[in-house]
Amino acid sequence: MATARRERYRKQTREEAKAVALAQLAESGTAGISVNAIAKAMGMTGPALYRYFASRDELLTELITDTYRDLAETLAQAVAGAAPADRFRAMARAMRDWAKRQPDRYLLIYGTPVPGYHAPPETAEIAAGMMRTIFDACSAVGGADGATAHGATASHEQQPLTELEAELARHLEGVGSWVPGEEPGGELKGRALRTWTRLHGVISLDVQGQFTGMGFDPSVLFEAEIDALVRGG
Amino acid sequence: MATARRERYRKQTREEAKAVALAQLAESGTAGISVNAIAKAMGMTGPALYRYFASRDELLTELITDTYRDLAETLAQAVAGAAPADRFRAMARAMRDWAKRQPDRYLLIYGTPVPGYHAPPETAEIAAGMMRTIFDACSAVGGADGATAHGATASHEQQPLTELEAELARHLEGVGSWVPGEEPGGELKGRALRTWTRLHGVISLDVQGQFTGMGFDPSVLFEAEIDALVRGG
DNA sequence: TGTACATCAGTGAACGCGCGTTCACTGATGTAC
DNA sequence: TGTACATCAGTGAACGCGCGTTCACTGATGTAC
Repeated sequence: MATARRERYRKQTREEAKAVALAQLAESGTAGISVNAIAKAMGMTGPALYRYFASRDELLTELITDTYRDLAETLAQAVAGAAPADRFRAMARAMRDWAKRQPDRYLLIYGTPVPGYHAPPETAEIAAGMMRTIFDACSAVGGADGATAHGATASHEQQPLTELEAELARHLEGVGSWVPGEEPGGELKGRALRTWTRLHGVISLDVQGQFTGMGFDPSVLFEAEIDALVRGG
Repeated sequence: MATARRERYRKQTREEAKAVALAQLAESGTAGISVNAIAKAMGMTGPALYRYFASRDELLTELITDTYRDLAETLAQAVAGAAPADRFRAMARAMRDWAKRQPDRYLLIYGTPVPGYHAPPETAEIAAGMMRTIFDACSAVGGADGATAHGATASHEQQPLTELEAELARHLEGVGSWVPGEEPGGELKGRALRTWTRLHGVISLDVQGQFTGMGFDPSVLFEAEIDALVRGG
């Protein structure tokens, strides 16, 4: 069927439009993403784009869900491709590398929320999938996943929870589940939460350029934070 | 001199304009801050505002520097008003409280940067002042500032640096100074950096609403992070 | 392989809108004598 | 206290601009017989 070719062109055009939109995002922020400007950059007129996207909002939504999916898959692959003992580090580094490669996309999903924009329910599912990956990475720490064969990782033994970490764990025990399927315990939830917020802390400030002029290498800080998470859990 | 009254009205009008601008920021983001709309909300026409601000950009700049100064002062007061042993906690809590009270202002200075906007040099000075405050808070941890009289803080002893924390400290030793006056050592710089990124990690995700639907109380996480910072340094 | 019809992509004109900013002008408020 | 002048606040019209979106229309590409 020749209709397949038309379909393919359609998909290509949509992808090109989104690529141009990302370039605009990088240059002028979310507010700078303009249907007319995208069309012009693609060599067509504004209204033509309405054959591909129902509205500017739909385009934006797709940009966001695409980005979410991309990051989630990147993390999942990093975890899947590493030996259990290395999973946590692999996940953390994959997150930072991804963010540094495309800072604007990172800020699109983890930066200041677009005013008045409400994420589609699909986003929640992807976010849950990513949480699952973080859980996997956290529970692999210390070779708990059967990687104790390493032996040399003795110096990476996890320390017992502090009083306040235990309190957080108890608190998290009571809240609902963050992922489909079997529910992780409060201790694991706490570790995942700390992981998320600490990695985000370094990554977001870095990506926003807040470290500019301070003269240090953010990756040294990042590695220290990974190490602290591995030890402290 | 009656001219003082005119001056006072002038200042009042400027402040009112900035207040309205902040309301717009909260509602529609940075891009939603509009000279004409501000004027209308104040009961005057657009061009009238040009008697008070040279341009939209100047207004925005003032919004940002005001916010920076406000936060910096809040932290400084929290530190100054607390006993040495409590300084760190006081500073951290003051930061979070301030951010939760005015989330949009927090994101104005620590969120996605306004595209194409370059902060005035003044901002760097204020940021340096805030760094100084963080240094003060960090160096007061463990009662090193002469507060060992407490005694009961024995359980809060700081642990020795881990290998990677020490590496970070060495790395930071070599970079330039972040504050005017006497230069803090690499260890203190490292502690300040970890403090900044970890607090920001929790605060920013919270303020952006990323914890919505997870059903836990962010302040429990925040307290645990404070505790971890106090212990680990 | 050729013809008749349906589907789709893209154009160009037009809509109402709000934006930042300028300009000449009117009144009110201040200052100097 | 009164008058002449300067300073300032605010108005209203106008500028060019780009935005998202609709609509009727033209050609090209596909499908069915």
